[in-house]
Amino acid sequence: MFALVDCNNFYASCERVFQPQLEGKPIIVLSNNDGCVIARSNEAKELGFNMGDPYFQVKPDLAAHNVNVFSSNYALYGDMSRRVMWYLAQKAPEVEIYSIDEAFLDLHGLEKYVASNLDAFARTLRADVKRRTGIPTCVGIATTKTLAKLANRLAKKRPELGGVLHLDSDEKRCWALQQVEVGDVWGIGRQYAAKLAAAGISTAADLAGCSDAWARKNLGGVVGARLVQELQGRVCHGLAPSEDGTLARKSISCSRTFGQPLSAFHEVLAAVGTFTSRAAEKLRRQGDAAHLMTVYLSKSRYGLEPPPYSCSLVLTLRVATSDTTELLRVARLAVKRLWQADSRYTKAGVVLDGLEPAGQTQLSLFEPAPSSDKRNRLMAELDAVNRRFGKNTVRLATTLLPSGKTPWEGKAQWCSPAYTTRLEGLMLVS
DNA sequence: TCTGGGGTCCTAGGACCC
DNA sequence: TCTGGGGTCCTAGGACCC
Repeated sequence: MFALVDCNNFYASCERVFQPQLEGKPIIVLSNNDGCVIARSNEAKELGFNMGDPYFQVKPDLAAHNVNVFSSNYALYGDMSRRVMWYLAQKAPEVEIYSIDEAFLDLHGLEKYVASNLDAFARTLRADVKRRTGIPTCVGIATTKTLAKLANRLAKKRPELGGVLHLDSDEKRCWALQQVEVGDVWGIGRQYAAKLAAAGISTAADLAGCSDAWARKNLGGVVGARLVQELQGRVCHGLAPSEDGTLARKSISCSRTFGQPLSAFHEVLAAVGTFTSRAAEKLRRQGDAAHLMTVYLSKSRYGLEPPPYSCSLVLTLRVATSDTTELLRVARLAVKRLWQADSRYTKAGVVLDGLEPAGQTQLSLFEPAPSSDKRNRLMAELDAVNRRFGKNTVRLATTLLPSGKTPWEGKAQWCSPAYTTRLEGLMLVS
């Protein structure tokens, strides 16, 4: 048995924990640059606001409906997520943190202790997470991850279920499949939904009735075949936990839409340098080194200019590295080669790929290692200082402008305090 | 004026090798 | 007219997720 625990409207719920007067009121959370809507409370959903709505377009409507607007506060959401996940890890033998607000629990073996009463287990879990963190959740339980997802969805949509749905019989499974539209099944996106509609398949139950061959042909090969099998109750996806519940990433990226279009080489270079530093930090935290680095520069796709909107360059590092200075050297080369004068760049990004554990790097026979032990110690010190005194306390010159400005950073006009991770953000009670 | 930032997996097709 | 076959590796691109 798998359980999927999913936080309800997670970002909005995080804001509510510290501003309980917002309970029952509409909330939306904006993307990095206050660019578009990325999260909504139920009340905001009912008012018709959608994911991805550009803020500048819906601003008047938001004001008209007294919607509470927040810039995204990842320091807060990340910390609240850690608290929820830590608690779940105490309650189940194995946990896979699937995203910032969802986790799969492996309940195999647990059945013995809680007998057939996984329902009660789930209800207690929900109540405890709420009491300890303030975050509301829903729980779906079933024999496969895909069915657990589906059960979770129904638990969320049907208040009469009390936030928990356990598909503990074939009748219940069939009933649940009939309640869910095919486009709402985990793994069915817009393209596939359209294809399925054209084939007369409208519910999850219809999809579960498809043949293996048909699914394989029309839904991306083996991926589609597995999806259908999971709906039928045949397990194709196990839990993918790691020691601390976090997954080791196979690629690491850092990208941002700029606060304003940039046309000066040194400004874009400083932005790419900043993103490179961030990505390298993440890479070292994971204990890996990278063989491949992709750098891309993008222009607005909403203006008058024709495509392509983005150009990218993949660079191979002869020796895998996690050394910021080495990666910055390569990033600078990439920006130089990609650069087109008179362009208005609106976004840039860095992707590190081809990861391998640091230290196991195969040194080529005739090349001296560019990252000496000394360099590695320097990076470790850098990370330690920044962990202790805050991000960017120490940084490399390539990531700075002489003016001290950071024009690539967007506005975050409506950001709540970092209540749980910064002293200044602590609430005062008087 | 203003439109997110991460990730995953799979397939097809070309280059290359024997 | 008539063009080997099988394997591996790599990359680009497409679909999906939150």
